[in-house]
Amino acid sequence: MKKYERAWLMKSEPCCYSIDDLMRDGVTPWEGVRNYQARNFMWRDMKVGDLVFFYHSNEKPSHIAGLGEVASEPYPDKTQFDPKDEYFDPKATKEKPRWFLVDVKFKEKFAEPITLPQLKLDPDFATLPLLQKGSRLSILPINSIHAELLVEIGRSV
DNA sequence: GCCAACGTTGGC
DNA sequence: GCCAACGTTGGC
Repeated sequence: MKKYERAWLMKSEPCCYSIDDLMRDGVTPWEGVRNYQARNFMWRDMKVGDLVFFYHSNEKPSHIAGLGEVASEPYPDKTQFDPKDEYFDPKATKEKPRWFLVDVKFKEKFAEPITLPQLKLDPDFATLPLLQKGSRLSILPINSIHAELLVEIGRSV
């Protein structure tokens, strides 16, 4: 059996929610995803226990900061129902929620983050979805080969 | 701060 | 259902 059958990369801006926040909280609902493709990954494809790479975007440089894991079945994102919330969606109702999320649990923080330029230099990651042109999706799948390599690199320092 | 690449919205 | 206009993401 493969070590990491399904793995995911989840982006967050450290200003808003960083891996240190996750380390402090232990578990967090991954709120605020308002993109259907990203939602579908959480809704249909993620399974409890899947490995999560925690990515800090808009950093200098951006980097993979550590690991988490999927910690719940999908359920409706409560922020879509709250008119005062920045993620409020007037078209969503409790009977017909639009946005689903999963909980993410903290696993570990890398001593040295894996940076974006570093990944670009490594031919092993040429096909990594994160590095493809125009890849703006906030949740991306990571195949088992890449997952194993990334864990190795992250822990090797 | 700029801007390319996307995604979404809404008029028709 | 098309497509222009607009908004957002995220690297640089």
